[in-house]
Amino acid sequence: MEFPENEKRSLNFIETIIEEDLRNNKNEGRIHLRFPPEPNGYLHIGHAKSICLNFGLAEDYNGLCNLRFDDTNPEKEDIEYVDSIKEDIEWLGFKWDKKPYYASDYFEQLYQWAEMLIEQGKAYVDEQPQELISQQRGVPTRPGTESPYRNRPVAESLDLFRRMRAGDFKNGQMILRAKIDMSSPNMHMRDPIMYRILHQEHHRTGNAWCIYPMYDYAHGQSDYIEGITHSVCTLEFEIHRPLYDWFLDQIADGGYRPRQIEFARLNLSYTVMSKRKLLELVQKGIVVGWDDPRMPTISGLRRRGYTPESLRNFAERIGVAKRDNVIDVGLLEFTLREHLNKITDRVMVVLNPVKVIITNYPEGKTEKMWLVNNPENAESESHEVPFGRELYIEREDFMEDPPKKFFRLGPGQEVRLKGAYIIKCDDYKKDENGNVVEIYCTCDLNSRSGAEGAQRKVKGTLHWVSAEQSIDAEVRLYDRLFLDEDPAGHKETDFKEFINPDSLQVISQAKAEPWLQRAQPGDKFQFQRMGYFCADKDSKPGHLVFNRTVTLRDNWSKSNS
RNA sequence: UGCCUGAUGGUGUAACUGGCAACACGUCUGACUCUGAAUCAGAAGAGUCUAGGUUCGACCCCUAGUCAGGCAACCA
Repeated sequence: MEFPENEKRSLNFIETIIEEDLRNNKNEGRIHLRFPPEPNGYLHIGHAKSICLNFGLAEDYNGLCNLRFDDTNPEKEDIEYVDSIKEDIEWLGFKWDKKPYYASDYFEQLYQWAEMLIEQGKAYVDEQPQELISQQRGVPTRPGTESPYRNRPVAESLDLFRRMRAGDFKNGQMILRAKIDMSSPNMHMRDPIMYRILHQEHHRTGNAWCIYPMYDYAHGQSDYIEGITHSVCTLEFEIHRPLYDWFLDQIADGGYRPRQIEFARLNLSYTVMSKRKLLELVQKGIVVGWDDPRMPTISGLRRRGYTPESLRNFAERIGVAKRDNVIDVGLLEFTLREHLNKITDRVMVVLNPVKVIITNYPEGKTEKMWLVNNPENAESESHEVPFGRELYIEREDFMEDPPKKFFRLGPGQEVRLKGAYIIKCDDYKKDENGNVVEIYCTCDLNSRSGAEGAQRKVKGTLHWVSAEQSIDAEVRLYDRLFLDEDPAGHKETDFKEFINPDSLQVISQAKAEPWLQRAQPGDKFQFQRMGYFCADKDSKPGHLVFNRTVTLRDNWSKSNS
């Protein structure tokens, strides 16, 4: 362990199990986990929790973690998802052991074990229609009834099973079932299905197979093949555990044995997490794709401007337990800001510009101001920001008739321009519609940043940009996608009813300082006083596009509302 | 009416397996500030689902309840 002995750190329940196994030298002291996504969709932040857990445990205990694709259902799976999943895991900063593994690599072994079970009288081919089988399964409170094919001769089942593989039957005509207990109080033990016929091309095995193993049969055996010691999954598989163990009992030799451990999945307030709902948002065009910056997918968060560090830190802070939980999105935003604050360069961008004219500043004159890139970083360099007679400031930083605690610009009020001069508002001009179009100020020429005259206390500091030398940028202001804390939690109301109509606001002509011209897609900045922003992949030379990742904390507007 | 699991401030996670409930986010003060950010200092907020029991002592052990989630796909 990386923690010094005197520094007591509390363990979560999985770490407790692992440390106990280590003490008992279980599985010869090996620690081997796995992350087993089904390649049928994009990974979301809930998966990120699981990824951080599994790979993180492997790192902490000097073990290994496999990436294994649970690709046993070719009807839903695709190579596109395989690629995106690998990309997301690598982006999060984790390395899987050796190559990615696939359950489909074990199809032959799984098949052989299935034949073995048939020969031992522990599995049989059933040829009843689906409806009948599910009917016979019974209900949780009442035992099921046995299939008439349950005790057919071994040789018959074996022959049928081989013909299933050979393609002699249509989809649904035959299935292979484990012979366990039709009266078990656990529905999963009532002769669960091991194999079904699927005449369907598989993205990796092509047309080599027309029968595919079910999850319950494939998963534990795959764990066994790979030498997994701790098979961590979410709570809904808890009831599958007896079956996981039953299948293992058939092949384990008594020495090594993997163990399934379940934990509570992540729920986030103001967010939907189910693949089905996320897919619906994409298909109905409510968002622009799986990587829409409003999506809780890893690709969406990445495009939004989240950093892997912030996500890993988030996963660390939420902990792991077995009770249902709902994490406040605010915590996610906290870990995001925490990291972005440390790493981003500060720039000035005026989102909603209004012109300021400094009447006592010479026409045509330009000065170069220097602003520190990141005051949080002692080694940070500075960059140049042009200043001139005509500037833009944020429209909301001026009020014709400001309230007492308005530390910004208003008639007669003084304000500091970040990194430049202190100015005072003398007058302003409105258009025929009553909108302020120009603000006239005088500037204290002795107050240039760094000079003696700059030492005065001034209540407010504004960001600004040169009217002449600023560049245009498109800025996409994202807000949470849902207005309700638990959009999927209302039985009577569809989750889409809670969609925030203002989750995206596009500003086509924000005014940015020229230094930002160099921004490349993915680059992150703090727009001074406005929030953290990230250059979008739509950004091109000459047409900058920025996504608002998250606003700055804002106690002022909070206390004013 | 069955089976599995869970229950600790607003939220999440702890409490060395029995020694008078801690940490983080959030909230509220105040300081500082050329970002109403960050930073710093401080405060409020639970007596651990309920009722019994064991014990000098219970969040922790026992009993009985209550409430919540999950389980009846040829999905994973």
